[in-house]
Amino acid sequence: MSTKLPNTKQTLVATALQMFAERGYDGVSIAEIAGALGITKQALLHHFGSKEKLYGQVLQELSERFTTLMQPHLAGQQAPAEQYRAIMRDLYRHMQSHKHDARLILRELLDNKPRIENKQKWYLRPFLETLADLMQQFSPAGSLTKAEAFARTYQIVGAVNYFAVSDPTLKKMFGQETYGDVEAVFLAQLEAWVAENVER
Amino acid sequence: MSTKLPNTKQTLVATALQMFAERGYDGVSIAEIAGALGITKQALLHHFGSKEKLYGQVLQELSERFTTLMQPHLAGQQAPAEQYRAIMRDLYRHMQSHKHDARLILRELLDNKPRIENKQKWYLRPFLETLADLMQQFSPAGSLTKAEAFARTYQIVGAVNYFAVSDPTLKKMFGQETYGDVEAVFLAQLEAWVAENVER
DNA sequence: TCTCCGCCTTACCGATCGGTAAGTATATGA
DNA sequence: TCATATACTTACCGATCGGTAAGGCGGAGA
Repeated sequence: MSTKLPNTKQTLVATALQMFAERGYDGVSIAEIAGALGITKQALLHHFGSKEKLYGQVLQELSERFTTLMQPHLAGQQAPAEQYRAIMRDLYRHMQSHKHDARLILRELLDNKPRIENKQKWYLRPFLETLADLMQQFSPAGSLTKAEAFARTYQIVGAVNYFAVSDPTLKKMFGQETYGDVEAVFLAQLEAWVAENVER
Repeated sequence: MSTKLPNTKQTLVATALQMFAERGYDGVSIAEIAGALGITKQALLHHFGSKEKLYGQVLQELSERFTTLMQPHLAGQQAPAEQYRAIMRDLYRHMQSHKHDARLILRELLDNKPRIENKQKWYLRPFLETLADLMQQFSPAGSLTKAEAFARTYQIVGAVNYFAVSDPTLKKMFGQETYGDVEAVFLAQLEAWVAENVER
């Protein structure tokens, strides 16, 4: 039946993700999240056990989004360089249309002190390592250590996130014109960056 | 007299800055800040009136640090291109030795929604605009609009901050070696970026 | 028909939040 | 000598925090 809105677990997590991204873990109460979902705080706690666990699910969801984003390109028959380029293009588009994801990533970079100890569980690690492996494949044999490939990828992904998050500040502070210029400069730089590693 | 530690207003603000940078505005209570300073919450409130006003003082302090950082270079007799290069070098060194400043800047980028309306008061605006003006001066006449110069500067400064903030995550996640590689890649990119605008 | 289970409710809990009120100790200046 | 201002103190406040306890309720299976 479910004549009312489904409110699947997926919906709950997605809404929580947006709110955590917008105002941070400590800036949002579980009562507010529940309110936005039209349920009570206790109903939300019933599903997830605690605020920490809900946040864990949110990070899990975030991680899966990037795995999903990569998947079709990795499964395809393109050359590694083309796969890398296509994934970066998709990542840029994703971050532009899902700016909450970029915000949450930067927040985690700032707030992950308590979670950072579980080295294996860092939600972005598989994504970044897959990309770094790709880069190593298409770079001239032996010219890049894995760490160097990781470093370059890390920097590019960081720039994409940083730019996506800057949007409201730039727009409100300087108007659409300056934002357009920053976007142009950023896109040129992004292309140059990828090209620099891909074409040689 | 003052046999005990001075605890000047400057000290109070500097300590608050570090704590806000570390855990965010909502993540720190004024009682905790006061505790770290060895005074009571009410004594802290006595000096600043409210948590919001204390945070305002922190942003003010942050802004002044960058004005101070620029000042000697702007007052000197170097060519604009050299001034720009020197300020960026100083900025990098400052962010590496005051990572709390970088953290707070990125936090503000995420959390400034409530404060963003006061366009004139954005704490980083004077710093970025001065740098953008410098860049326009040394670029070939008419080749860069003010907005374009601002965009490039904004991106470089953002990368410096992003890198400074990444430090604990990279070190704990991948060890000193990968961090060293990221640092090398980042520094090369930073130099290339500045050179790209300065030498032509 | 009875029982159980997932889902949600109301009613609470102690702790902590930012902030106020009122009084005290000390130093300063008239 | 007295008034004033600064720098605190203790004692509170109502609101909200995350979380617990216990029970209602509808549907599915035995």
